Amino acid sequence: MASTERREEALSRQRIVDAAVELLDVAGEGGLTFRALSARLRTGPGAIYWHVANKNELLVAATDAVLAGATGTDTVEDRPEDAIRTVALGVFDAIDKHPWIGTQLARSPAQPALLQIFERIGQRIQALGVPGEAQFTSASALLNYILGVGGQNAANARTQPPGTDRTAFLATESAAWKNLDPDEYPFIRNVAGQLRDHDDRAQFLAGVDLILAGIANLNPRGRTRR
Amino acid sequence: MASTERREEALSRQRIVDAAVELLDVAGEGGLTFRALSARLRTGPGAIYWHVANKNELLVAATDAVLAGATGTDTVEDRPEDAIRTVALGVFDAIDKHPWIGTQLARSPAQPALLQIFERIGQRIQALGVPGEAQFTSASALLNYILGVGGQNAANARTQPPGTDRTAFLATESAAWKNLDPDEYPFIRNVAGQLRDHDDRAQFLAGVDLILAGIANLNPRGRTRR
DNA sequence: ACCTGAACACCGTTCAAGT
DNA sequence: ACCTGAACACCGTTCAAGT
Repeated sequence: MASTERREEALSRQRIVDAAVELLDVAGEGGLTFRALSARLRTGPGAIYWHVANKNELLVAATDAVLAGATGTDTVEDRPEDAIRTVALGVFDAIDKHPWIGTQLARSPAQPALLQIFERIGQRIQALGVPGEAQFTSASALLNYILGVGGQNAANARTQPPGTDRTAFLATESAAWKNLDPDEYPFIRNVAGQLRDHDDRAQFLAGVDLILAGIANLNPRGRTRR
Repeated sequence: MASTERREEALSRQRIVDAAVELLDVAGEGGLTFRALSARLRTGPGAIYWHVANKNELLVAATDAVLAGATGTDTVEDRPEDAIRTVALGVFDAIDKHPWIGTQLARSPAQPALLQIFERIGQRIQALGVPGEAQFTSASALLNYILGVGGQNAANARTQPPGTDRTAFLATESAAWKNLDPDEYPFIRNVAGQLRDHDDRAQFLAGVDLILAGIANLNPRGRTRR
C-alpha cells in the first residue's frame, strides 16, 4: 500500500488555477485567498507568486479555464440564430454553475474568453446577412445583454447562502414586490406573480430572441431567410 | 473675517454619503476607505459606523444618491419608446460620469435605484401594448442590457488611468484587434475599424433600439401604434 | 529555478472609553 | 446620543533566505 501513497506534485500554473476554481466554487468570491490557496496546495503564499503575477491574473485565468469548454462546440450546419443561442446558453449555464464568473466578466474587459465568445457571436451575425455597419453593434448588443444577465445572476447568488432553494428565494422576493407602494410601483407589483413563477433560463433565452428579432429587422433580406 | 471661519458640521449619514461619492469620483473604487473617508470628515473610522452599518451599505447609498436624479424626469407626453430611451441614457450617462456605479449595480441586486429604473421601463413597456406575459421579460431584457453595458464601461474605465484620452484608448484597442490571428478571429479583425471610430453612446442607443424593435415585434397591434 | 514563511503595509470592523 | 482611536483579525504582496 505504501506505493499508492499520495505523491506531492510540483506546483504549476495549471494546478494553481485548478485549485483556485475549486476554492471559488466551494467558498465563493471571498473564499479565494492566497493563504487559503497555498494551504490547499501545501505551500507558502509566496510560492504562488512565482507562477502567477497577482490575484487579478489568477481570477482571469480561472474564469478562462471554466469558460473555455463551456460555450459549446461550433456546428457549422446550425442555423446562425441557433448557434448564437447555444453560445449564449453556454455562458448562462457556466455562470449559473460558477456565479463568481459573472462578477469577473463584468470586471475585466480584456478577458480572453470574452473575445472568443464575441467572435463566435459575430460570425453568426455575419452569416445572418446583417449589413456591415450594423454587425459590430448587433454582436455587442448580444454580448452586453448576456453579460448583464450574468452579472445579475451572480449578484443574486451572492446574497443567498450557496445552495439556497431557488423557489423559496423567488417566493420571498415576489412577496416583497407585492408589498410595494401601489402608487409608486404599479408595474412591479403587477409582475410580481410572474417573478415567482418564471424560469430564469427561459427568460434569458426570450431576451436573446428579442434582440435577434430586432436584428432580423435590420436585415434587408427580411427575416424569412432560407 | 472670524465669523466666516469654517464651521465644523455634525456628522450625518448625508454628509458621509456625499463624501463617499466625492472620494469614489476622484480616487476610484479602490479609493473609498473608512480611514480615508474619516480623515476627510475629520473624525475617526469608528464614527462612521454609527451612521452606516458597513461598507456595502455605504456603496449602495452612494449609488442611489447619484442615480436618484440621473434617470431624467418623467414626461407623460413622451412616446413610450422615447421615455425608455431617456431612462436608459440617464443610466448610461451616470455610469460614464461615475464609473464605480457600473460595478456596484452589477454587485447589489436589491439596489433601490434599480427598482425605480425597472418600474419606469416597465410602465412604458405596458404603454406600448406589450401582452401581459411578455411585459416582465421585455422590461428585464432592457434592464439587463443597460446593466451589461454599464458594467463593461466601468471595467474599461478601471483599466485606464482616470482622464485617459478615449480616442487613444480606442486606437490602441483597435490596433490590437487587427493583430489577432485571422484564422481564429476573422470577425473581430473585420470590425476592428468600427471599434476605433464608434461612438459609445450611439452604439448603446442602437442596442436599446434593437431590443425595442424586437419588442414591437411581439405587439399584436404591430409597431404602427397611435 | 523554484519554494519558504516571516514581514510590510494595508484593509473593514469592533469596542472600551470618553463627552 | 454620538464620537474617539487603539486594537483585532484579516488581506495582497514582497523578499531574504533556503534548496
